[in-house]
Amino acid sequence: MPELPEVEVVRRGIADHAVGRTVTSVEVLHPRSVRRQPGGGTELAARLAGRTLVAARRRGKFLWIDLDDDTALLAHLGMSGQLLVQPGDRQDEKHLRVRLRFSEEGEHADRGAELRFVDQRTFGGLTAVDTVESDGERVPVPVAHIGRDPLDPRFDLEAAVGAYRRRRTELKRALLDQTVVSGIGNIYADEALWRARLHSLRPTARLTRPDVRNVLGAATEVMTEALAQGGTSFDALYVDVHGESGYFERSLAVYGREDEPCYRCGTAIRRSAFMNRSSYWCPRCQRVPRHT
DNA sequence: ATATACACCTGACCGC
DNA sequence: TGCGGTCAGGTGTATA
Repeated sequence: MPELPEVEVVRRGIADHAVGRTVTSVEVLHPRSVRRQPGGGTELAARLAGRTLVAARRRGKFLWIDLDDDTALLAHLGMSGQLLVQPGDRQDEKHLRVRLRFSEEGEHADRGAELRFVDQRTFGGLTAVDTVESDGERVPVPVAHIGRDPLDPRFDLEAAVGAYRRRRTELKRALLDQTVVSGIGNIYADEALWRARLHSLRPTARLTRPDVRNVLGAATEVMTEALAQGGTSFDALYVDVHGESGYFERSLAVYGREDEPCYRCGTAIRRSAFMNRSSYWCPRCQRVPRHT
């Protein structure tokens, strides 16, 4: 599942239904889902066996589970990944890629449940990794280059504003760059740009500080609202750990609304090609910059 | 250091 | 029915 709100929904599910459990076995059904693991599935299993899941954490779209030996199980959902907590006797999903089973000693509400990584397109994956101190916090090594996201209590808005204005790129490209501010993907970038009335092609270097504050504030706002509704789901691909969809799709103002009226001015929403995908925007509220 | 192009996958949908 | 093309919420790597 893609952007920050959807990943946070999953993180909470892991925290509620998997943390505290001890891994007894790891079954890898598709090697591509563990391609980032040196040593592959064998090494993943070796690093997880006997480990207890200590905490579920997230930065942007990266999700990880701290283990009791200062390492972590890192998950990225890519375009189509799901982490599900399922009863062990539930039939395997068509795109089940990795299964974790747990010890049944002690008392817990999810007795018999297993953690399943399901991923149709296999852009996502699981990796057992070491952690590193980064900016006063221990994070998985592959997450060290990812910027804090706007829902992080230690997110520094003014630093992000400065970093954006120092970039020589276009605004939407900057929003999608996970190294400065993380968590924003194609949907919430378009929604934030519409709320801030800024065009995706505006050169970041020529934006005012208030412009950048506005668009980052809008991104924070729209992702917070989406999270409160369980995230955005167009279909059964983006679900929580129990396979349930969120409801934010009905709140999207521009994404997926080509030719439909802008909720502010009634002008037909446009769709343009952008980085092998699409941008949705209101041609009246979001003026195209003259020079691009 | 920074910006772009492309690669990596499966499945749904559309026009022919 | 089938075929080819297009599109989908992302990131890593190679190249300029």
